[in-house]
Amino acid sequence: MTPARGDHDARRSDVSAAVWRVLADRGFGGLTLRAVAAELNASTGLLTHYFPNKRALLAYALDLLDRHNLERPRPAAERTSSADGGRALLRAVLLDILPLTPDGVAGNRIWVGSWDAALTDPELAADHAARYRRARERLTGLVAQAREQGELAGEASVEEVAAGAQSFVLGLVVQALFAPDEFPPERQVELLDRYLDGL
Amino acid sequence: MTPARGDHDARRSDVSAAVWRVLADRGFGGLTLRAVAAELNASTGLLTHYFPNKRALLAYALDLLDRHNLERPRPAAERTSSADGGRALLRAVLLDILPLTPDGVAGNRIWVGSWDAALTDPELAADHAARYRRARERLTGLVAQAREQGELAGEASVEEVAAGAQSFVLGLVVQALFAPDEFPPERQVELLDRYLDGL
DNA sequence: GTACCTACCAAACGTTTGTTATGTACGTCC
DNA sequence: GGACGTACATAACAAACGTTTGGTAGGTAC
Repeated sequence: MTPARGDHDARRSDVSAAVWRVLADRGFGGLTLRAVAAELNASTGLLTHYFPNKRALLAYALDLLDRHNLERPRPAAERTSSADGGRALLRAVLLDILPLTPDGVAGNRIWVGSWDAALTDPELAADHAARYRRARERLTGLVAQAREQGELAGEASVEEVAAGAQSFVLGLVVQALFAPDEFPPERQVELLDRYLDGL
Repeated sequence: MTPARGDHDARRSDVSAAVWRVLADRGFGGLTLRAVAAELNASTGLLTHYFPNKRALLAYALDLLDRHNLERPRPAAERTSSADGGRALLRAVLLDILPLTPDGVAGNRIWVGSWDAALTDPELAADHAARYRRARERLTGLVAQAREQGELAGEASVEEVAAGAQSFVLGLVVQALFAPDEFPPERQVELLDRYLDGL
């Protein structure tokens, strides 16, 4: 649990995991150093040892969350074999964004919550804009692949299709977070599939 | 500018307009009573005269913003004459949600910013959920009308189409706020039209 | 004129917050 | 063993915040 002494990065990761838990539970308005320290059964002195200030602590935690999202095992995508085409990959990646699992809910809660701070802080805003641009580029590649394989029709450019798909899932995230009973996982999946059918 | 003495409601509206300006400029993390009072060239005593506490001040301002959105002149919808069908009305209402004008940007900035607080506060969350449910119901009615008039095809239920459309525009709002240069108004409109063509 | 109400102002209060300063304990190296 | 660095804890500090308190001014009714 507690990293070996001297394992600086592991300690920073532990702090970030505590930040995520506080964010998912209390939102950005509830993110205080004391709350994060309490989550670790530690004092704020621990936090200030590893991060120069609150802003750096938050930026690192968001960056790490993003990297974890990008690098972690992909339940949806893993069920997509390499024999499947671009459309199935596209579907899997979009499914992976949705809050279909408790972890998915928590992660999305943090990202949606981050938008208020990000829309005010130019650095955070730039990070977010870059993050979503990269996501659109990934989707664009998958759309292009599906197009080549004859799995997606349409006249719109692959960039427009990707931007539209990202819009759809981001908005569905928001709706599902606010109305989980009305947007259970099965309905989210069905809405996405209907959307893909319209492409 | 300053309402007649005794015009209690007008004064509360003035306060709310100041709250909106602070929210649009500084986000929810920057919403302090001192900031709102400064926006009015007044003291916080004025605010506490009209609202029992900060929470009531915010709730009222969000409610009033919603009501203003619902009641204000509709540039997009007004260009839709009654001879137009449900599809045109649906399009107009969806266009009206998008941040296509400076006011639209400001309003959406406030709503997107409100999500962090709302996802933590059960009362705010319930307000938001009800608000978005009502919006889906309105969209559902328009989809049904367009269906009857043969303007929209498809096999999905009108509720699913409405939920999908709301997802699309909410997500497009987020993307446009974070990347206004990549999502200028014309592109937003085009993306929406492409989306409607896929229904 | 007096009493009461409304509309604010200014200051104080109590609490919370991020940050800084100081200290102890432990491990490593010479 | 001493010096140094790392890893925290604790306490204090300064600032900010929402709320409360006490006050003045103006308007209205009797």
